[in-house]
Amino acid sequence: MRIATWNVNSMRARADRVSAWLERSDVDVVAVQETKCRDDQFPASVFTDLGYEVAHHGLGQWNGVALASRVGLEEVRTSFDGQPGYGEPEEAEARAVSAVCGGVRVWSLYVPNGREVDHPHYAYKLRWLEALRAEGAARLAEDPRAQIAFCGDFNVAPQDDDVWDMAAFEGKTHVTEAERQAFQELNKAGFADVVRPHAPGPGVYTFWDYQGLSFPKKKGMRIDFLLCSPALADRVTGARVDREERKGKGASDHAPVIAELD
DNA sequence: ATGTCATCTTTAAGATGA
Repeated sequence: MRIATWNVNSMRARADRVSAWLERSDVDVVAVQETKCRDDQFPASVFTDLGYEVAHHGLGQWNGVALASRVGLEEVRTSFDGQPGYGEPEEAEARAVSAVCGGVRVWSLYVPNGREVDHPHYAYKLRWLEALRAEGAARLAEDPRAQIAFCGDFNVAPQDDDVWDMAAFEGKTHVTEAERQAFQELNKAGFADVVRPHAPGPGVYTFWDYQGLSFPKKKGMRIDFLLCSPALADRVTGARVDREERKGKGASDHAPVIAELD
């Protein structure tokens, strides 16, 4: 089974590229983030025309997540237990969708960006990551051999090698101790980054800002992950970042990340 | 040296978020 995660930065603007990528990538399951549309605007045919079932959760112009599978898509959920909301009053956002695909509970997750460390969005981000850890821990407490994949844009660079220059991130989000701690707590709960062992850094990134020619200058960040429960991580035989997809006109600012399972 | 993109809206160029 081949499983991928990709922040497409607008499904409507990226429809043709997503379709072309699916055709050449031969993935069985893909978790998509930042679809940036409501359910009624979502171009489901991009997936269904190629034989995938697809679930989308979008509430407006921001966020939006989808999950496409050609190995089954059952028991769809559009949030996890205790998933925090945002704003005043607090409202749920479209940042999670999941289903059981080929016996694996796969999540497509778009972790809040955090904006600035003194912004309420940053505290929201930390709450969100902690709630995700609790969800994962609860499922593994029920069944330690559960096959669960937390796939998505985590908006955290867990190690210094995951950004092109730590000095450029002084005082910025994505690299703070609290964010890295929250990510590490997910790891400690049993959810391992299954890509890093097959694509070690430095210099392996999944995101390059559109601004300032970041991609040609190799100024990227590794912030997109496939975090797998122990029983699922055991099945991984290979993984890679498809940085080719970041090239050319009309690319998303994120590259797809792909893992191979037996 | 600088350098983006997508979406929405007062439907033009600006504001916003990333």
